Amino acid sequence: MKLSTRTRYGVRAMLDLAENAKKGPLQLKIIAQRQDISAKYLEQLMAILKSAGLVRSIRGAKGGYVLAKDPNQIRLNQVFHCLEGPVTTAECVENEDYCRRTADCAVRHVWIQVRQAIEDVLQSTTLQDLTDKAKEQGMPDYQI
Amino acid sequence: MKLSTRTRYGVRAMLDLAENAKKGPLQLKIIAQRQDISAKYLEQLMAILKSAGLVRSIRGAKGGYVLAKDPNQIRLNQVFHCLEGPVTTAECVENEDYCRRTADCAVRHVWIQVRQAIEDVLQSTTLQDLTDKAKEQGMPDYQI
DNA sequence: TAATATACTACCAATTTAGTAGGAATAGCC
DNA sequence: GGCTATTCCTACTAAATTGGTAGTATATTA
Repeated sequence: MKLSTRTRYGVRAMLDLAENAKKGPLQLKIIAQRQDISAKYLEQLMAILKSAGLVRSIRGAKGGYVLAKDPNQIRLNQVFHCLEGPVTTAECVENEDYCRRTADCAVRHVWIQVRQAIEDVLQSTTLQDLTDKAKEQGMPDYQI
Repeated sequence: MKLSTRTRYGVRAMLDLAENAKKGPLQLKIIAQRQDISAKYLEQLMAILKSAGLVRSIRGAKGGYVLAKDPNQIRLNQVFHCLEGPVTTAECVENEDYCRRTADCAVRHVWIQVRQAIEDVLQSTTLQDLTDKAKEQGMPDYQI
């Protein structure tokens, strides 16, 4: 059970944007450099984040990306879901009809618990929480 | 973020063994049939479970598999780990040296929380818990 | 119009997943 | 001993996923 780089890179990019939320559009190239992510790959991730309504883009010279909402309005589960997809511990968790046993399957119940535990953590954390924490620990902006 | 069939099949096989813990060796073919798993594939999974010390095998006619320990001594995290591998939400969670920021990285902290949440659920559930639950709900043995 | 950005489409190599295939070794039973 | 049932072992493979790269089109500013 592993997180994809999509999600990890995406969260870091979002956090970089959150740090710079008040400084106007931030260019992809800058984020890519600071976060050690291939610019071309990050481009794809930004497209996903954009279509999920989490960032807005400004094209052309002096363009870049900005968060679509306040950092305290963006929860990690949103970022996670659009990049990583749903937390599907098992097919039967998403789809009740997948198996005839779903109604009272003991194993399914565990997978549901696992999913819920993950969601709880992600849902309870906003980008703001993370930038606050970073500041508190005196990290320079680029070290997110 | 998805569970592999390895893990899902493996847990079901283990639970089937737990249900039949007192009836002597259970043959792979029977488990495969009852659980709708390719026998040849399950064979590989049982090899993993065996080398992890979770099941024992008896070769030859009338052979089969039995749990290596009491159902209440086998926790799901053990089964999970040997089949799914460690819960590596991010490389830096396992390996402190992976990134220069690990010491106080806010993102890393979230991934650690996620991992812990998963482990807590799995660690708190034994095979016995699951078979009890199944019985409580009056499921026939084969419907695990 | 030149420079700077994002947007879009297509492609690709490596890895992982979820199996299949075939036979060797072992044990019980007649 | 010989037959049968069963696990054990090794190798192969098709499909999907991952983590990119490449090239071009489009928009914006100066």
